[in-house]
Amino acid sequence: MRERPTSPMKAAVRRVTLAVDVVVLSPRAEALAVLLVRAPAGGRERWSLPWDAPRADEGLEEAAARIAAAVLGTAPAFFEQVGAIGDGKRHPGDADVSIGIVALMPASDEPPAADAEWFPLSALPSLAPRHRTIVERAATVVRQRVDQSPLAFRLLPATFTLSDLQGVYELLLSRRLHKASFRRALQASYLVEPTDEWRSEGRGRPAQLFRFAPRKRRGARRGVRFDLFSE
Amino acid sequence: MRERPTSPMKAAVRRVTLAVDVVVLSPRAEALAVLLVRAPAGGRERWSLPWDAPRADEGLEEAAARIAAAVLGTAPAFFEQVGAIGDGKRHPGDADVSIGIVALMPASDEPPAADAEWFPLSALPSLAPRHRTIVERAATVVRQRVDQSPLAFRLLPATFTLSDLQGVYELLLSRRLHKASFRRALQASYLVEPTDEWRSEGRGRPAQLFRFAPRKRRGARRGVRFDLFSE
DNA sequence: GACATTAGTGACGGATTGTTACTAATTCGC
DNA sequence: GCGAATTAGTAACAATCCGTCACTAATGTC
Repeated sequence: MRERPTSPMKAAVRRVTLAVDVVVLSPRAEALAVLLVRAPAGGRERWSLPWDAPRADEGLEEAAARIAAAVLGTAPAFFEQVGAIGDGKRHPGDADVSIGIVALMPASDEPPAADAEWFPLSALPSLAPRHRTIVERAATVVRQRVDQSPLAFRLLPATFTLSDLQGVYELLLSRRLHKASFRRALQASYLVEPTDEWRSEGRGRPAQLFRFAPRKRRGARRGVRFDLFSE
Repeated sequence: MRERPTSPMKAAVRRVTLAVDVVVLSPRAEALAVLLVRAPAGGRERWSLPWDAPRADEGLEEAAARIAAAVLGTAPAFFEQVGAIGDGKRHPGDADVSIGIVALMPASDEPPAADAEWFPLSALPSLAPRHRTIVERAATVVRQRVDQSPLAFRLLPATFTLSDLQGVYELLLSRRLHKASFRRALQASYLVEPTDEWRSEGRGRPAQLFRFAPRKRRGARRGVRFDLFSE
């Protein structure tokens, strides 16, 4: 019989340097874009994610909100952790451990701070390895959760057309969706309600504006779906 | 026009104490159970999650494997982060920030270390507030991902009956499933393959043993499902 | 050998969903 | 003014999916 360990919890504290690295995502010119800041001269890369160490009496999401607000002027409304990284990957501030946090916000015409810029996810500049990993994880997390929580609505303003909404889903899922199916599923979900406003977008028929207003669903629990596995 | 900030990244390092807190889950007597260790006398609680500070050249999952192995003798095969907590909640070692990591393992007859014990999730003893939060998050994460990744198979031995598998899903989802539907969906997913062994469990007809052997699926992508939102 | 118990499958009917094809309301070009 | 182009929105058909019921199969118990 194998030896069983005894008294295993001799836990010791160790002080490490910690960073909160923020991935702000927003639709920008028909693509999902991430907010980067110009890195100080002397570093190996010219751009980095906004980041900072959390302050003493501040939660991690709180720190992320502060960090994002420093670049954007206002904080995004939605934050979610995408994972902690503590392996050897290089971080711009040489933090031992990074907490990656993704923030979602609607497209905006407001420009970010002078030394910040939006980059499409598909055309990122060179980033520190840890930042590249965090961006990839953020994109993966958002894409995986998009049909388990109303993430997509965080990328839209308070009112939007159904075509806008479908466009965001197509961005997130990287594939085209069928209009009729999309709307039928949306209808059945009681997630949105129409406003009495319409938007004319130049050519074509004006579209009705909707708002996100989820009603309680009847608990029609479905069976197990084995076909949703990611890999 | 609002003032735009300039040069926002004046990031400063700060040293904090960090803990990796591990939630080992395993089916145990018809319920999902978590592994707890007896806390040293003098603390406010008598039990805690296994935890430690990560070592210098060790990734976070690696630390979790080491911590779990110290209690179990061998490390579970599957680990996944469930989130970092850095707010004021009390931690047994007073760590500033905790990384919560969930580990899954099959039911085992091997007893854990002398000062460790399995507790059903529904009957936990008093835990430090941060540990209680981490256990709740772990359970939530596992239950939410169960139909996006083959988590359930991590709670079973290498070969298992389809009734075993259905039982694990029922544990994770906290509801009964219909046998015929479950098997039809499983069949269509090409996730398991039959072995030529059968297991007789006392009464009733013997059951064929299967193993987890996912084949690549034809990419029949479905539309958006709005009815899977968690809350 | 009747019965209880667990495993496994076939098949019906209703619900869901992919698709096509249509109608509606606007701008643009002439 | 008026048709073409463009975008919004819907109806309806067909195929598939899925919940359910009903059955057969193989074992142990009495």
